Amino acid sequence: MKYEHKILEEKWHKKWEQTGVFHASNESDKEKYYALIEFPYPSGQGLHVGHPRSYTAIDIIARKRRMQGYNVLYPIGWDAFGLPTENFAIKNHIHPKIVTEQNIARFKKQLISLGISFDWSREINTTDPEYYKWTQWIFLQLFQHGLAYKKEMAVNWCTSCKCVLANEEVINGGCERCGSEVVRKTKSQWMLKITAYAQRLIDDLDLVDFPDRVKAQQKNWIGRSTGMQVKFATTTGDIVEIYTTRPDTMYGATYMVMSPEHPLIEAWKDKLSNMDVICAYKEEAAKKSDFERTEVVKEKTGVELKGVSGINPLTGKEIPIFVSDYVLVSYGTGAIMAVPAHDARDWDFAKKFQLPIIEVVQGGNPKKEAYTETQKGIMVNSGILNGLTVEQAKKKIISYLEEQGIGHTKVNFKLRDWVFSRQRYWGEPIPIIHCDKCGQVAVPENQLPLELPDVDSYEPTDNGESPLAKMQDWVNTTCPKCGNAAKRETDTMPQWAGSSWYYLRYMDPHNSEALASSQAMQYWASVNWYNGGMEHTTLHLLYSRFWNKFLYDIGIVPFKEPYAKRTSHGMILGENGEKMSKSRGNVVNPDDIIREYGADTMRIYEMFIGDFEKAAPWSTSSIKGSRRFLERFWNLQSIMINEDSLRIKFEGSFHKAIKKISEDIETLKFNTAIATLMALLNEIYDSGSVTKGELTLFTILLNVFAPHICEEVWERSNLGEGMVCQHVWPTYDEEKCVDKTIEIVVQICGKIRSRLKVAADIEASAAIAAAKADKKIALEIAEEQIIKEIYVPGKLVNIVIK
RNA sequence: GCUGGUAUGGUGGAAUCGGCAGACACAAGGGACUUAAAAUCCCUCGGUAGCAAUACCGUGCCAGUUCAAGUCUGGCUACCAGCACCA
Repeated sequence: MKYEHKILEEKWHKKWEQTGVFHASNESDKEKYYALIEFPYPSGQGLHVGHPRSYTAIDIIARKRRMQGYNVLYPIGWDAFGLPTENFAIKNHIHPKIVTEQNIARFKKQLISLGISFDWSREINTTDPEYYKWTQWIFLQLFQHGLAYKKEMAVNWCTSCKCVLANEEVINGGCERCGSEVVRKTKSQWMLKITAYAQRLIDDLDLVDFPDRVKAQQKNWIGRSTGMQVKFATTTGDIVEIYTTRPDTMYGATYMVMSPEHPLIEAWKDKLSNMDVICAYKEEAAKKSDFERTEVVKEKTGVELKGVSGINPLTGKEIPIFVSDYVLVSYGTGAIMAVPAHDARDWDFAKKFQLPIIEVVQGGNPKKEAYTETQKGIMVNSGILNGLTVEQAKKKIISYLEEQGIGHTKVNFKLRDWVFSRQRYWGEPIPIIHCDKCGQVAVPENQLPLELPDVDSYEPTDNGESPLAKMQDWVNTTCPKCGNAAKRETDTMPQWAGSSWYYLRYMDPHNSEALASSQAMQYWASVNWYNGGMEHTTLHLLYSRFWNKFLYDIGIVPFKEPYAKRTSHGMILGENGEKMSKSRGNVVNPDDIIREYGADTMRIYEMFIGDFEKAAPWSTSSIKGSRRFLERFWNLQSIMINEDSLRIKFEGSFHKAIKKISEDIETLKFNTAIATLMALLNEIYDSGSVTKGELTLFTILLNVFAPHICEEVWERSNLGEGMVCQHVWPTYDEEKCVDKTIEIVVQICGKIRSRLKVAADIEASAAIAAAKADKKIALEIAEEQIIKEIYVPGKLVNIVIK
């Protein structure tokens, strides 16, 4: 009776599919549970060993919940639009649709081979017109509510993908996907007004159970800051509004800086004596990429505006105005007051241009560096603020400036609107028609889905237009409003569109009347547990929270937040501790592992590898330990004795194991849950036999981790009705988890000197007496003066001597 | 620079509230079985000293609190991730 993983795993995949045990029902009396993993992008490389880490973890949760009596929805689908597929299609002259189909077929086979308990009857695909019909429908809702708009603006342009990128997709000045250089380009782009939701995206983090690091990262990205907008007069009689978070330091403002794009500079062109130099500087700045402009290490540059000065509203003094690219036009008012004594950037600039540095908060040495501490330090050289703390000064100056009518408090966010168009083929067409008379007109709902036309060439164009622009038959249409000739929008949506609402479609995937019925959304709302990668924190996770909130506002979705609980798995690294990649040659193919060791071993290994939330290097030798464990479990069948009960000597161990495993699964400590099972198995092995009752209980516990082998053992040894996965999750008896006699440690001054076996419920005085009676202890304390005696119940006695 | 995190044997990692550091594995070494190998089973496995019982040292570094610190406090160092001229 050999453990033949290949045969038995395939057998159970078929059985699960035939019986439909993992299908969720929209009509059930049971309590619902919605478990979700990030649906994969079906890339040409096939499944990565990182995928099963997340899928298996949530599979364990889903399987446990079913056994606990819940109606569980654990769905799967394909996030299939995107550039790699399109690039592959171009290179190999195959339609992206075909490439997608092939990739999905491979992924599906791989996922099935892992034995994840997905409900395959709800499989979705973002590139299916029946799916993207609703992606387009949501876009039209955004458009009709003024949250989708087209704007001429400077965008991030990937030189290799020949396509614009959202701010979230630019990593260190490079493309998130291909790493190529990203440059600035002015283009007319569709934008989504995510900034309208900035505050709520922060506030509603209080409603959800996300890891702190995820919440912190989202808050960071949204970047809320409270400051003041203050009007500075100029010698030309104009007003320059500046934004500052440190109004308390205003007496120390010795100059001002405007960003090169600030409109007042153009307006002043006749008054500026050095306009030629300024124009040259502006041109220079415009040429730079965002990355170059925001590089911190570089030296500050700038030009003084000769002929115009600002006036510090507190001191009344004239101060010079500079133009410099260290001030960004897109944040605040595009102009600042500079307080070199208390701002590192202003300090650098002031040093270079030899501008006065006036200390207004005591405590630092402004001659050497900017002093930015706000907790200690008293105001000086600051008129009405002298002698106050920074905190007090802030309050006082805010009310003063407000009274004077020259300033008001203002909240600013770093978050920018979401650049939503892409100049590529393989994405959802944006359902808008441009009419000379009517402007931008929505494609009527009854014409959705607006399907991607078949094109001969999907090559991105060098002029920055979508390949769709070449399809004259498709582009030329009539205006739905006036009937005149009009042109279709040729840009497509970014990959993030389809994934921004997919969790809703799973609730009711075959609905042709709505994205999902309101009953279905009511029943399944919201996702109970969502696991995914940290890399999506400021992309997919933020975007889908935004769409959900919008759909909630217009009455489509009945809940404010899509995901009640989010967890994040660590990456699986290559054997050398580096990120797995083809170029590093350290990629492990899950197919190879499954072929050699079986899916159950793969699952056990990936759950045992270490802390679920941390990165872990792959180890080919360690995986053998997981296989050995399953072999030993398999071999229990040959030493089984036909007796239904648990033997007394194992009662405690089993009850403790149920408790530990039940708790560990909930807190993502799969590694220690498996360690508990290993220890329990070792204990049983040492006794030389296992009762049927013990094997039954062990199989139920192991089943969520290694389902195939457990079903097989369950069936062969005739352990119970139906399949293990349909069995009830066991409960434990708290009383049986407690040992009757325990070993306690006896310490002298905190150093271990002896061990004692005592009754678990021993009184403190009796424990101490027993400790003192111990031969070794008695000898050591005989001559000594005892200062203190401590008994920690169930743990130790500590005798402190002089 | 800011935010979040991490640091424990040869390796991956355990260790509720401060209470036996190293669970569970991997690797390594030794042994049994075997003609042999693989597989399996048994033993050893943080360091130093010792025949041994045992003693001392040991959780990145330096202090502190405590009967007792991997765990708490203060101060560092290194690394990982995210953000970064956001005023």
